[in-house]
Amino acid sequence: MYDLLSKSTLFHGVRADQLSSLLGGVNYQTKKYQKGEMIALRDDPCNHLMIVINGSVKGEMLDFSGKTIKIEDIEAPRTIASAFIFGKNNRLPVDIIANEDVQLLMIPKSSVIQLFRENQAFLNNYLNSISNRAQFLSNRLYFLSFKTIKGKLAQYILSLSQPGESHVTFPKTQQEMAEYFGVTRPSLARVIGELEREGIIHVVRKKITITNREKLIKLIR
Amino acid sequence: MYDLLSKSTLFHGVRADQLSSLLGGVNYQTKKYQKGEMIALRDDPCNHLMIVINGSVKGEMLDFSGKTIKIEDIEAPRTIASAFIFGKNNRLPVDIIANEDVQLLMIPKSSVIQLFRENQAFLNNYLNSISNRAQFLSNRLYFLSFKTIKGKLAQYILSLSQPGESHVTFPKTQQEMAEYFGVTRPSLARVIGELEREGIIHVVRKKITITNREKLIKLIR
DNA sequence: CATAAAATGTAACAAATGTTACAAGATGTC
DNA sequence: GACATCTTGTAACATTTGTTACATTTTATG
Repeated sequence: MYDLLSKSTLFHGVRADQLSSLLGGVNYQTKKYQKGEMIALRDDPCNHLMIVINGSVKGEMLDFSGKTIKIEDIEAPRTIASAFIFGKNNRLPVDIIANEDVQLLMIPKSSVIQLFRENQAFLNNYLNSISNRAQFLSNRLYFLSFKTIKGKLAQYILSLSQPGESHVTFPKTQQEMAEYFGVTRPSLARVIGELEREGIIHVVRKKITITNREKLIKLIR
Repeated sequence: MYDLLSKSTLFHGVRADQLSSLLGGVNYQTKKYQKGEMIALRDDPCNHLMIVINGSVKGEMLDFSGKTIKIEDIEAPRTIASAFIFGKNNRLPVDIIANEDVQLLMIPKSSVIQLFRENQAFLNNYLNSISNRAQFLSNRLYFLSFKTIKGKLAQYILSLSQPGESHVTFPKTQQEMAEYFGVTRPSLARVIGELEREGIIHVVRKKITITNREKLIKLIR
């Protein structure tokens, strides 16, 4: 277990043998859940740090109409909801369900705080983890603030392109890009076609050539 | 200064006299900026914790077309970008500009880490602060995931309403709600009117009565 | 109370996006 | 190479949202 944990984001830089003595000093449990079992409910107070040791879990949300929406998969050795142990409303935003037979390491909040004191790397990793999450979400919101598909596409292409380079390769399929943009696939394809007809880009499957960077930039607002 | 700081989120629970000796042990500077002055540039590495002691600053973003967009105002005694000192890409996502004559407390990252070790409340406050930020952003993204104005409005009204209570009061003007939804004001007004005509809600200015909760719930997806 | 400013209701029209369906091109597998 | 599957291109039409403009109501201010 320690070998695996020392590969996880939170214990990065802590050697397996250090880990054993570190964890020896605090309370923790490992728990097993079977495939499909409910691990935690949305709005449960989140008093434990939960690390997936093996297997994978998913976060699901119930909307008012009762439909479930999968939010994300979390695979070993990742951490569940590290941003929800602290904070004003320390409750899970999602239901957590086992995708398969899974083993979790659960460390109570008080022990997490103790680990912060005892191991600088752990504290640092933890801060990085929440900060990365906030940065990721912040980027995502910024991207979604572009209202039109053209605007999003222009921003997307420009953010992929190196300053002096007019060739860009889409790292996703159109379907994935459409999901990332929050639009439908045919709509995205149409807009790509429009940009091509307007002489702004040249497209061959995933290979893009920017033929008029100024016009592309103007599309952003 | 200490009086003011002990009222700030990050030093909540630390008495002014404690604060003086706490800060005495670490490096920090106070800096003054005049109205309109640029405090930090987007993509500057963020190596200092910055707390607004008096006055206010704004975060602005430059898009590719060079237009500036105001992101938010930060007033004393709040903290600037606490989620950007740590994390993979510890760079500011925005330009920081003084709204008026302003005084900032700047604590280098290494001293922040030292403060974590010396004062449990400060560490706790810091974790709460970045966790709150992540939770706020996460909520915002969830809300924006509702595609239509009707869906957003239904989600918004339902999230405001107490379980057994059919009366709700909008806490914002239509203009503010429209901005929060990311749509234009007339479009929002139109949708409110539609829901009323469909017999789902009854509206008198900011006072809403839910007359058909089931239909409202169905609108969400 | 008078007035200006802000907020709201509404309509006609334009623009953007979604929906659905189908064809054709790529890609992997046996 | 033949086949199934994934991916892309495209079109017609429906729906949603934005734009602009104006009238009306509410709220704030002197």
